[in-house]
Amino acid sequence: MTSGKSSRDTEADSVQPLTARKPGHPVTLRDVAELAGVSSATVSLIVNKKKDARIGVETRRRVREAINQLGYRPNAMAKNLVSGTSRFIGLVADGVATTPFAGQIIHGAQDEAWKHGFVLLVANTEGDDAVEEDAISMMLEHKVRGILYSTWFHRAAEIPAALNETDFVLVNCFAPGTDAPAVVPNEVQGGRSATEILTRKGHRRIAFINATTPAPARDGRLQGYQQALASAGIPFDPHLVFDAYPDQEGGYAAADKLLDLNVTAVFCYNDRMAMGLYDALVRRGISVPDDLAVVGFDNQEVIAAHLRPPLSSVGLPHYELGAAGVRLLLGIEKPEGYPMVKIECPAVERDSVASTVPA
Amino acid sequence: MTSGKSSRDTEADSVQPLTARKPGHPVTLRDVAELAGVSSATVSLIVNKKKDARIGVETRRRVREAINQLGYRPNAMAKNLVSGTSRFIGLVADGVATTPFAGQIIHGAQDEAWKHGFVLLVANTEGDDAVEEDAISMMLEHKVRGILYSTWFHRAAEIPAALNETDFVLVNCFAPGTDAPAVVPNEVQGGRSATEILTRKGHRRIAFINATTPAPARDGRLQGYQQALASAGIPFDPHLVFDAYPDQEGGYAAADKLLDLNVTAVFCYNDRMAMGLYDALVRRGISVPDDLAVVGFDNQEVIAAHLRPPLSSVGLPHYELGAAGVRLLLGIEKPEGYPMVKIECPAVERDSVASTVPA
DNA sequence: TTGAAAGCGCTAACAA
DNA sequence: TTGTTAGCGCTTTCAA
Repeated sequence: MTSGKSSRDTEADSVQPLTARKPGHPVTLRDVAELAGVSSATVSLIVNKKKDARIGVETRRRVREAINQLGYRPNAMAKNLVSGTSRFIGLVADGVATTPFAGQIIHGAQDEAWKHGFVLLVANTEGDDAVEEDAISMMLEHKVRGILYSTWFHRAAEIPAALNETDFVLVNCFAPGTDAPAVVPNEVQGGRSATEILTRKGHRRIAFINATTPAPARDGRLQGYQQALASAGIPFDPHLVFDAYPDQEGGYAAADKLLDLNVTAVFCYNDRMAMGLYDALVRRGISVPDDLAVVGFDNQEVIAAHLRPPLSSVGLPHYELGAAGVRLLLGIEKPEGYPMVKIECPAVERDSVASTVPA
Repeated sequence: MTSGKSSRDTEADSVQPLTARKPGHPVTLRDVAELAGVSSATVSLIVNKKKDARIGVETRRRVREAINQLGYRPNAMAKNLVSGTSRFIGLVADGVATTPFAGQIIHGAQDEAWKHGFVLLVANTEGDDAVEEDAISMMLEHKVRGILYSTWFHRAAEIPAALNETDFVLVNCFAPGTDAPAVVPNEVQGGRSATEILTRKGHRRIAFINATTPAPARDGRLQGYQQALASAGIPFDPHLVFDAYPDQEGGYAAADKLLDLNVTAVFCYNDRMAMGLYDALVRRGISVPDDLAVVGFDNQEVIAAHLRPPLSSVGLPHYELGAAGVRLLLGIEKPEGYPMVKIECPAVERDSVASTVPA
């Protein structure tokens, strides 16, 4: 009735404030032990809820009380020192510079780590090798459980030497010619899913505006596009594929070339391109999806969900990338494809594709 | 020469690889000392580059060599345990859910912390109070130097009790009725700057589409709008201000109401609204900026920089918020307004405002 | 059921 | 110029 781990006063009128431990000396296990009149070992057992240790109910009560009165907090450093390991996972990122959504990698990693009792130590290298080395050193010195090495766009990467001193997983990147575990988006499936949104509705002349910039995404999505056509029995026509710079301006500028192709649908390399294309179409009085169906990529919420009409797209699974990275690192799962794990890019259908094919 | 606790052979032909310390026992200060034939204290002095300590040049050389051979890394836990403090700064965020750019708070905090030799411990609470409490506990147990408590949009917040056990700074939020240090965007100045982009070009009939959602941003930007009008000698006309839901749909729907107002310019509560408005204008054959000048807010790169024409906007200083939060926490600066520090929202002019006023 | 004591890897007096 | 020693706060045998 009296105690419990409750976070309120335990008895009497004025007890120690549980908060405000800021000033003075930090409360240690020994302080608690003294107050409770037991040894510090006993307190340790109680704090850590050791199942086997049989502690007298009265002792336990007194210790609990002392803990509350003193506002005791275990010192994680001391614990870690003893155990030789920490509950840290390091995440080094090469910069969140351009793309807003890559922060979701951090988010996913953090959530998953937390779920398993780990905390994220984050470092942003902004692509600077020296910073990167320092960051990894620092993590190593903190005896992290392992390191997630992530990039803001899907690409090949070199593994910094120091990474080999601990467990690590590459996230959103991969190291060709090595067997380093890596988690990357499944670009091929993504390209296929995007195209299938269109083939499923009966489209047969489907253009693909690819990026001018070389990247796994560029190759993968094209491959996926071809796969989708193939399985729909549509012959691949290279004339329907052309490149543009992967942003709004690129999409806008691509409109003329696209319209010459006489297609009923188009798959754009990304949402930004699609956004530019929309704009060009509106100015020409061409209606989406009635005159032309459009599918994007990235599923960038702020764009795709709010264009008029809302844009069908395929998402990059950044959150999942981070989360899966942590699971790989902790050895919780060894998914198909290990050490090269591909995460599905989910398709999201919106009104930019009608249920019927334009005439 | 023969033994050593090292986990590899010590002599023989093959020298120690400097990397790959993964397996076996970690190398300690003592291992280095033994190999170098000195005491661990000496090694400590050398590792920490103590200026005063005079170490023999030959000793120093031997120790250096031993360090390299063994691939020694100091154990941060042990260091921290001795010193009683860590080089951690905690950052608890209430979720990066909707807004992509709020991740910049983490980014800014991380960079600034790093600059001063600190590392960020991040936790995402997703608005869950229990998680929040756990997160703060965990940080306290790691003896963080202090905690940054941040929200993904500018708002009033309640201070979790446990925060009082350490130094803390509120970031992007504030606690009314307390003197808790807080760093927030200067919404009033932001609204003023946005409006001034227009008044400077000679616009005198300027509409303001505010948000329907109550928030410091809503009140502050309106106030800034009024200030800008006042200093341009333009009487405030309440008819020129109305509300809309702060997204693309809201902006799109606001077009008709706006056009009835017979204004030459409009300041939108945010870029998403402006994006929707653009769309509505294009469909009516109204040209930006020739028929109507438009200014947004948030300076959301992916939108503002790539609309057609590119949108003038005012940025939310998320990165700076995080960085300034760290500086406040570490006591590096005590800016004007402390404990309530307002960070400037920078105006970015683009082509959505012409150099001359529409007829 | 509880206590005593050793030690995790490092730093900081104080000696030598 | 360098070594010895005593902890930092905690966990963990091993005794009692």
